[in-house]
Amino acid sequence: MTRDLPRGSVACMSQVRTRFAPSPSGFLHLGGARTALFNYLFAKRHGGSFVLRIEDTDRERSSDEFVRAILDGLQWLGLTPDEGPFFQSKRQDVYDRRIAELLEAGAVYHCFCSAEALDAKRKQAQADGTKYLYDRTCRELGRRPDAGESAVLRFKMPLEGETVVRDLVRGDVTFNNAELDDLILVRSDGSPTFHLVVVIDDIEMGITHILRGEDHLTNTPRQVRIFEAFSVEPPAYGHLPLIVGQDRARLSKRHGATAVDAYREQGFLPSAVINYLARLGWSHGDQEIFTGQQLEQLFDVDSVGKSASAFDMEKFGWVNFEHMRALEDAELADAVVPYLAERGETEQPREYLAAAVAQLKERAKTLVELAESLHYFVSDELRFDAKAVGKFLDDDGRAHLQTLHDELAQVDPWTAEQVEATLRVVVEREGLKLGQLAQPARVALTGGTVSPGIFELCAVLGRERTLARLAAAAAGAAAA
RNA sequence: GGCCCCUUCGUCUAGUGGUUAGGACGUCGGCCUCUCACGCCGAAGACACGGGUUCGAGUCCCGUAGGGGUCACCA
Repeated sequence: MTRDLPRGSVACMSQVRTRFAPSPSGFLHLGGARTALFNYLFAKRHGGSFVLRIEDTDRERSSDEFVRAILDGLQWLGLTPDEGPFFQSKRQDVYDRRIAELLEAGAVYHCFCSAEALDAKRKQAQADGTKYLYDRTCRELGRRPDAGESAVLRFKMPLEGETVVRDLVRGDVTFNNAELDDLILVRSDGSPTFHLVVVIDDIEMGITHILRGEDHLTNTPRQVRIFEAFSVEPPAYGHLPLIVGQDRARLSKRHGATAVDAYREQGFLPSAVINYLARLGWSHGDQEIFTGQQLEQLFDVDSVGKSASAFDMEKFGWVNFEHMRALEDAELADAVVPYLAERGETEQPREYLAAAVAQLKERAKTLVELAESLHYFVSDELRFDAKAVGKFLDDDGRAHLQTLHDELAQVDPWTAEQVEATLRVVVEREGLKLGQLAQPARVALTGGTVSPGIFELCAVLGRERTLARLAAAAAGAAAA
């Protein structure tokens, strides 16, 4: 009805421009991050531009703190805008100009109804169980406010007919115009509202495609009409399914962390967050793991699903695991450094840390877990597990450790292979099973019963640490 | 409540009229093994329901149910 330009033929469009337009009234949460991601990917995929716009027209709720949090979050995720951030609070002159246009064209009218009166009508309708729509008492008044009189500007919505939203993910969605009421576009203090600034900025910034949450779907027919009032063809819209919690309710604080920053704290890699978010509502055959670069090449709006998807921490953890082990040891070592510092561990040579990380990376789902499991590699103050000590560092165990210590002291060069050969010799000679020697040694070296293979463990720890810990355990140091 | 959207294993999903309905996470069992992991092998597990259309429906149409979104001088 409103648009009959062919849409969807993305390739023909001269220049794709998408945008992410958060309002700084909260931190960057997963839903917002995914919206930003899809717009980013869509732009990259089509060689276009990704614009960042901060919608801070509501001065009451906006804060610099949230602006910074959103910017930080996007930066951490690597969703760098090609243009922006633009702040709507600094664009009043642009809006004033456009408001004048609307007035000129007779697309809006002054409304003198007080907020209190409207509120009362709304409550009344609610009490009667009927739908509330602004009753348009001022629509035909045709007068301007007198000096000192306050008024808002409302949009003249068509009274009949319908508006069709041609949605990239849902197809055509038809709305009855009688359901749309005359929106307030300019507040009595002269500031523009959401619907107006969105449309003006999307026009001014040349936005061609808008991917946003499904919660905006009912806003779209209204905005489409505003575009029409400006005689501008609206951009193509795609309404993304919402992310919900395990209980199918909208994702909220109840479902754990919401700000993306919380996932950084929990030890998730940004590439894993990107990967997981991309797969929530979008798919590419059977592929689960994607690099950012792959996503930029493969993302397409046709493969975006229609139904809400539930956030699943288990799978998210697995995705993070996959991304962690895809990293080079040295990269992973660098990534875990801040988490070690957080735990008060002392700094280690990068090479040593990389070797230790190589042993542990298939045993941790997050950087936090990795840092935790790194303890016995980076500290000599072992935390002994009493149960393990009791079980393996008994008289027999300690005696075996002393023997092992003495044999290991002869090993040269100090390699996993040499250590293994030595252990096997001792096992053979003493008539033990490997476990009878390896387990006490593991407790002596790590404080517990869980670790990488004993030979590799010794090799990475090095001769000095290994011998010292074995000697200490043999002497009964752990028992205390 | 009005309007709008959605509905394949517990979860993320593949599927575009003909498939033993595939994969992944998770779960369970086994193998590997010096512990824990990783890896490998295997198992259980889904088309919300009811009508059509069709030789044949997860796929198309209608309805029902369930879930969700939205109804501000917020965005």
